[in-house]
Amino acid sequence: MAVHDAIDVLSGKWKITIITCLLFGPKRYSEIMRDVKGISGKVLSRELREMETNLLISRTVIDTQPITVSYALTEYGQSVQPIITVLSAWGQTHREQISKK
Amino acid sequence: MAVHDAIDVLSGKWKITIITCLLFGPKRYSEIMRDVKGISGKVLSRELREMETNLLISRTVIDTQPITVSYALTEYGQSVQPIITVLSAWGQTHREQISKK
DNA sequence: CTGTATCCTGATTGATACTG
DNA sequence: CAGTATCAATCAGGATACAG
Repeated sequence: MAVHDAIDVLSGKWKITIITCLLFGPKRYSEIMRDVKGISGKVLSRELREMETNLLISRTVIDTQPITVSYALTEYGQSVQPIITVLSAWGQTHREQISKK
Repeated sequence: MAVHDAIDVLSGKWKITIITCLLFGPKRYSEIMRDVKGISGKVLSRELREMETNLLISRTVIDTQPITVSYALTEYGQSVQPIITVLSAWGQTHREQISKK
């Protein structure tokens, strides 16, 4: 089922957050680290590599001293924005629903 | 962030599949067990209880001999259908994207 | 039929220290 | 700055047996 392709690619505790963070433009490793609160370096680099493999983001080494690396959403990566929007809207409803109890 | 409320409620390996399965109408425990291939009894009952707590499904005991239990999506539970649709559409695109490599 | 209890295993995560 | 290596801890999930 196609749903699971999406879930596999987007699941994990951080991918959606990382994508959301990159929606505002390219960021460097340390910037993402700062914005995505609570993630460890190891996990961040693994998530980034997976997302690069899945063509969601691009990785560009900028040859300064010391080097910096820029991560950006690909056009394809930007296509998950609707998903985030829908999830966000639904999550909002969920909060209301639960608070009725 | 609201996105995470949605993710928390819908995450886990099976919830989306269970919801999809219930989209076609109420089902009994053993029917869900049969339709959702690969799930264990323990995990199924835990997922169902969580979803009941989150008001996604309702649980009705039918007092036959032996007893049966009917699970149905609440109106609220049905509201996740758009999410499934979006995920499914995106998952389809994803498959195409990956196969280009 | 509809579950619960127990035990087990592999995957995920995180803290810390370290490298180029 | 941008990672990787290592180790320890946690946890989700599964098999099986059993109970109401």
